[in-house]
Amino acid sequence: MTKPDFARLPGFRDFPPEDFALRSHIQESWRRVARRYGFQEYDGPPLESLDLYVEKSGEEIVGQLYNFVDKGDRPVALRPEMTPSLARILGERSRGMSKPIRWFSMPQLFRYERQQRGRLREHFQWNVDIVGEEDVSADAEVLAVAIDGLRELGLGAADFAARVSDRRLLTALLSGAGVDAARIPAAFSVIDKIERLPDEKADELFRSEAGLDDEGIASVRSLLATTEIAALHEAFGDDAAVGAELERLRRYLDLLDAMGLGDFVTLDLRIVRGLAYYTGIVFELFDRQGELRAICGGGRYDRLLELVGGEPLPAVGFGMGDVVLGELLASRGLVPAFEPALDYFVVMVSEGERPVGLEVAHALRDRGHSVAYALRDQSVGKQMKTAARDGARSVLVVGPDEVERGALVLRDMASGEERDVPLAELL
RNA sequence: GUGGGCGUAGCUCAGUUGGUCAGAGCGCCGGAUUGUGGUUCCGGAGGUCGCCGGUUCGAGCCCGGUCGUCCACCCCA
Repeated sequence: MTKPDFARLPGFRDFPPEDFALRSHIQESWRRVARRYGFQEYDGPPLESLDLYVEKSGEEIVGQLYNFVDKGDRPVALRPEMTPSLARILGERSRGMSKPIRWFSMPQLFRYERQQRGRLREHFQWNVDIVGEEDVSADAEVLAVAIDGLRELGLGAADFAARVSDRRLLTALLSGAGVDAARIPAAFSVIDKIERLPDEKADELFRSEAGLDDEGIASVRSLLATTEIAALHEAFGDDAAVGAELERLRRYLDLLDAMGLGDFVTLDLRIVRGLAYYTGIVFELFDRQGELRAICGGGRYDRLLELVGGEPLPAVGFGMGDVVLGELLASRGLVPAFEPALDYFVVMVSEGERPVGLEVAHALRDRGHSVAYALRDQSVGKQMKTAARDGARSVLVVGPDEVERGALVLRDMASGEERDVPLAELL
């Protein structure tokens, strides 16, 4: 076994080529889709000031941060999410930028947690944000990017769906059900956990944390079970505040329908998202079979930029991690096979031909072809074996005979056919 | 942070009630084939059986601890 001293840190991954291939497949798909929607790529430092996370996400997150004090006595942390960095970066420069700002990034994020399936101490996360637009069309645009990111990888409406909700709507509904304004956050917290709690336990929390009576609990439970805007309208639309929020959410869903993405979206008021900074529409993407953790989560965070000291700007975005997504792709057979590939492998019959072989190899490389050859004197059979193993599409053989007649033998590895190619054509 | 299942070659695993138990397949390297591949055959390298300690005449096998890993809880980007 490996010496413990040199073992990989728990929760961190190595990416040998066969694993790097999947990471690259995912990231290239993300990048294509983001650009298709007109987003520009950015990045920030992996290490940030600890305060950036404490002040914005709350003290409780510190327990899960990879943080330490650096040699300059600064409390620092490896970034656990990208949004605070984005807010900081835009805080410094958004005033001079035209809005809305459409930015995306694929940072490696870190969190000090016990690892288990779908959850490591680092992962790559696709972050897509629109800053400076408060209209729901921005919310719809962002969710469309997330959905298309998964479609780009071969996943369809049978594989995953978005569950969407709106904190403003939920706030209005909860107020209508008798929850005090001060206890709304506590009620959100209970709702966030409701799928993992037994009914009695949840009811108890609704009473103790949110101050609901039996009637209020029944009312909240009924609205959480509702998945149609129309039904909510019928049941709670008399409340003017609720009505206005419903109208906005209806428009959001209509916009996604217009894009042809309606099959991917379901209303689910149980989605509130854990982070404190969300202010409006929130959503999560789940696999339909419910075997995995959420693939993606996001929503509107209209106050964050000013909280970090920037220009007050509305914003909406999401984060999608590569770990759970990789598992979903694997379970659906959507991980592309890893196959090495080379355009050419140059076989040198003896050391005497190495100079010519190198000249040809380099000329081909200059023209953009991938070319490899044996790095030491080996039998032709051995070199052919290596060429086949490395996925060479063609082999160029150069030996004394070829040098003599000024032409190399070009072998097509798939068909086995061989023909002469004049040396002059290769250089 | 809590509880539980696992931990034997690079990989997947076999190892009977503790006494040739350190093995197989695949992979890797070399050869058969000193100018031609993916097959086949032959050979080789590679493991202090995660680590430390204990019980025993003797432990891969039993016990304790520890580390790693997986699962559940907690928490959630």
